[in-house]
Amino acid sequence: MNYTDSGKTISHRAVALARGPAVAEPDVDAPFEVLREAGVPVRVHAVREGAAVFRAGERLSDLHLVASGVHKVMVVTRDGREKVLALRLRGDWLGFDGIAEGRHVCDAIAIEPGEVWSVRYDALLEASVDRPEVAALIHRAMGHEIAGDRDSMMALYTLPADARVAKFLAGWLDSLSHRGMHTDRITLKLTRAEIGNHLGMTLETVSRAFSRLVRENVIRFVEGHHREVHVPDVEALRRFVHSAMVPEAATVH
Amino acid sequence: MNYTDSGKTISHRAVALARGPAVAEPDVDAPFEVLREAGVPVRVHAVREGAAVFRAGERLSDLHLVASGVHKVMVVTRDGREKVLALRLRGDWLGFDGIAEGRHVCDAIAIEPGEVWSVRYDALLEASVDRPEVAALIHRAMGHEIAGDRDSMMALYTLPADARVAKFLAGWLDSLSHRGMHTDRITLKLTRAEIGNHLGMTLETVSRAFSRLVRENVIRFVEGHHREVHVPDVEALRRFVHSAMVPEAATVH
DNA sequence: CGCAGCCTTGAACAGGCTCAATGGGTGTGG
DNA sequence: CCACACCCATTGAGCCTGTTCAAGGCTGCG
Repeated sequence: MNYTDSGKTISHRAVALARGPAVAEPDVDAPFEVLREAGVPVRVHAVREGAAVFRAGERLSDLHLVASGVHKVMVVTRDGREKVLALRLRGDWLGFDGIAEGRHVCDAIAIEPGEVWSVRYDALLEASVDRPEVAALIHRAMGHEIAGDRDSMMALYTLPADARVAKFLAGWLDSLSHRGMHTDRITLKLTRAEIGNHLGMTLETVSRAFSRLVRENVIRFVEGHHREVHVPDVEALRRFVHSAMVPEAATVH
Repeated sequence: MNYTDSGKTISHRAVALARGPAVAEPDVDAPFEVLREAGVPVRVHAVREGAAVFRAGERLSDLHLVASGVHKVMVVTRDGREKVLALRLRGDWLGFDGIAEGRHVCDAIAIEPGEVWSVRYDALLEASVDRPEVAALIHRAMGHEIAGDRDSMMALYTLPADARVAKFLAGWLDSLSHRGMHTDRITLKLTRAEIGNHLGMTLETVSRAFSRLVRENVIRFVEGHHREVHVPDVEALRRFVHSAMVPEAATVH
């Protein structure tokens, strides 16, 4: 294990207190409830910034439910290039990539201090037997990951660079609002290079895209900070994405 | 249902005969065995070319195990553009995309006459309870889809056009050999436009990529047919992909 | 035979990449 | 407190890959 502190099994009452922010849509918290009610043994781990929850090549022993923080899922190729595949927040699972082969194929790294609930995969399978809601939970989470990857993929090589960045922001806003967090001012946890890597473009292009979004009054940066984004009108942002999606279909009657 | 003929539940002994080609690696046939041995009720459907196994928006009732034929999984956007997300062959599952929301988000279309084993999703969940191997089967299949999408995604916006086409071919060859089919001469089931769509490029670029691969003696077309590809040396093909993957890392000592 | 799809090839264009210079913010040490 | 270094971000100029537009060829089918 490569967490900061050794996880120990603690009472579910206690971990229930170790929650994230106050207001959130029910389905974000649902997995926590299900695990608690089903009495599945959970170990809570704090993960410090930059630490790995797991790394490619390690045997899959646990699945991890993100309780707080932001985690990036990435692969690194033999020649050292990295690729950020996804960002995961509270309520998302980490580790499904390892189920097929019994071994992880990605790294999961915290990009801010966070906390995960780790559940032994075999314990989860066992619990699934007499707790259908646990089985359903995992299925839905995996299905979600499959369907989600779909349209992020779709977006990625359909949209031009500017719109791709805009969509990234819009998606981030969705994630936050879905978890009951403020969406007017957001703090990017990633450098331009990392964003670019995630979106399949260079850091310069990301920078230019941001500049363009500012010029078009779709976003604004907080005075002097390149990471503090203010989005006055989420709809405007979304419109920006859509306008780029259908280059001239709009002019066709 | 939008198959050609109405599916009817038949004995497992009978469907066992309705197999695909002769020799195949064990894990391709494994899911069929597991379903049969667990006594999960299966309906076998013939799917004619161009027919849909399911379409986006339909309620998820069944998962479908491909017994034969090639199926494309695609999404179509509101404005009518399509995107081919994946191709599925014998042993692959169709329908996981619908688990999260209970509704399919993709279309699954046969691109050649084929056959699927349809299993009610709830029956599968039920069977999972006292048949852990069924649960494991589904988990592994979903995990596989998650991990697989990962690196197809990775490849897609990392590689230049030529290499992308080469990788597509190599992947296709792998799929075939993995299922015990001949790999020296393959028949593309897709038009240049569809391949391009799948790989995120235009049909002209696909065509040029093929021409280049021919010029470099990595592949050859059967006299007068643009769809019959002869691959004399699979390793050469793979080398072509890798050489493009690491543009100058090879020259760095 | 003639038409319709599909494929190939060429030429001009464009979006994003590379290379390169500049600037601001932060942190460290004098 | 200032100076310097380092990292990150911005911006510009030129290039290159893949797109777009356009013309033609091949195959199969009515």
